[in-house]
Amino acid sequence: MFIMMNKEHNEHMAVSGIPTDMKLLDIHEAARFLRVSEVSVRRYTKSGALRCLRVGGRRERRFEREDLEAFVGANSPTRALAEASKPIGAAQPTLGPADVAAPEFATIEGMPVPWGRHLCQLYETDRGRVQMTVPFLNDGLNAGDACFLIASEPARAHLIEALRRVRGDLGPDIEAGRLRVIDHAQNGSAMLAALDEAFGAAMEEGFGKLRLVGDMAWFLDQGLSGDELVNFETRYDRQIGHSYPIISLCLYDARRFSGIEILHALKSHADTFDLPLSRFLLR
Amino acid sequence: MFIMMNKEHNEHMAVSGIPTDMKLLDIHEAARFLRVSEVSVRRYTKSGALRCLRVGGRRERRFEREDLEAFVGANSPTRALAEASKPIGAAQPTLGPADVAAPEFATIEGMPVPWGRHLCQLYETDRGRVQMTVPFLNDGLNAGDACFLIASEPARAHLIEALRRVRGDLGPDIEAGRLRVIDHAQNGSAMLAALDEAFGAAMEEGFGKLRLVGDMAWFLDQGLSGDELVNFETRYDRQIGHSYPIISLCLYDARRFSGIEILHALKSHADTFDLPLSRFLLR
DNA sequence: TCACGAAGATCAGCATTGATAATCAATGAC
DNA sequence: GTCATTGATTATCAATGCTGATCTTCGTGA
Repeated sequence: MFIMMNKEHNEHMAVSGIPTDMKLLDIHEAARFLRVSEVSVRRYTKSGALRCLRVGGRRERRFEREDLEAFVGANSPTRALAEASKPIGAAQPTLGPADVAAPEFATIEGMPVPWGRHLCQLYETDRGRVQMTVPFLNDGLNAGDACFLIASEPARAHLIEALRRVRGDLGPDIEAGRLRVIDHAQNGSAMLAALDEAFGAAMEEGFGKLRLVGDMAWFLDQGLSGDELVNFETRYDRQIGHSYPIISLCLYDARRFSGIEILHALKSHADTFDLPLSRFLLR
Repeated sequence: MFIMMNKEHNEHMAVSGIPTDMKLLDIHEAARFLRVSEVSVRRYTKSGALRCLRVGGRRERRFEREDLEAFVGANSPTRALAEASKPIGAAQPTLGPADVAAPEFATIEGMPVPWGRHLCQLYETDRGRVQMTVPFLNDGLNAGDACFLIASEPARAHLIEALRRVRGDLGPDIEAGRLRVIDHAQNGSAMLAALDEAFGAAMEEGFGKLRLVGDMAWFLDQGLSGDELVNFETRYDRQIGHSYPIISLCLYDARRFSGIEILHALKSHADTFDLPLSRFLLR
């Protein structure tokens, strides 16, 4: 009683001009916002469906309003990028992110990987670039998944050639829409939109599972900055990577990225840490 | 005086040299920002987990927004290897006396970490350098462990100053041999020998537990190559890091190392992957 | 209709947190 | 200069949130 009064008191008091825009909600307030139990809120964050921050030695959950609103709207994947009017007042009866309902696994080098994961892989030689990705794509093509590939030039030819070598002629796969090479866009936003579009189209064509391999050096080849790359990955992680039945594998050539960029790459692919990370650090 | 010193790296400087965006929050505002009580804010600062400035003869706490934002961590599983550290074999029957003493843990940001681990931590701002290490060393000094520090110059003074700020005068710790600043050697082999010597000496003096914090930029400052660094870390991992009751925390400033070097740093600290890695990727 | 997954409720152990009190010294208003 | 207020420090104690577990209910789809 006293506590609540304490918390809701003076929220809008712009004391001394300090921007109070960063309003964090605790788990109780978040649960009330979503009209679910606190237990469910914990489940959402644990599964990665709902983003949350942590504070203190007890690692209590803190939520930003923006994330809660995004979670409510996460029901319509194809419109994941539309950030127009979102009715936040009346909660929709069935809220449930797509990845919560994906009970199947793909296999990457023997590791079971659930769908809806956004992973990164670091490598430092050309061989490392294809070592994990080619089997991953080959498995997907065999399983009838829609497989997407993004890469700029030396890497693109290298990946395609390596895939062709284990699979033979790729013509049938391409014609059937199982293998799609996506041209990299001019900037991150355009690429996000293109991916959202491509994934939505594949789903409508009846593909139940998607796979993406992206060699992120295309970003550098477009002359884009590291900041823009972080921005792209963060938005992909929040808006797309967990909203489709897709496994996204982002490749980082450690020879081409700086230490800071590698650090940012790791931080924006937290899903990878649920798996044995050492398997994703290739030669 | 604290204030001026701390703002030397701020980009947004007005002509006067005083940063324009320097909005200090008092403890009440900081507590409201984090959605915790003022008592907790005081606890955070006392442990060194949250940086604060002091003003006036009453040493009132003042906070920078950036410090508060850095304190709010990302979501990540909190389970640490309480279970994973157990021997893989079946249930142990009766244990010998040596085994009874074994099951002890240190605590790093709430994570239980067994002794004998060789961990790495990546950071990209000066703030990140001290965020995890200062509480780690402070805990060790409080517990009576022997704490070793290796760093070359800008980092060394920064770490010592940050530790002094939460702990007060370090003279007693140094005189009692609890805190030892080790001069970096000319090359990796000499450093390995020096560390082996220093650890053995501390053990003979009766210290039961050791802690090491090393900012690996000293390697670069010695003009040594990345290959030599890998070699050093690999040998440390094999020969020393697991042979003493020590927790070794190696810091990598992502601003100073290349992508390949960061990749190698990760690969040579596989112990880190047993813990929630995202907690070791700091800002 | 049955099976399945999600949601909700509950239990336990545990460490942190929040509230409160007492003391002390600096601050700010008069 | 006085004097009430504020914040620091230390301490105690109850409440809260986290983790993991089990169990039941509910709605949907096979």
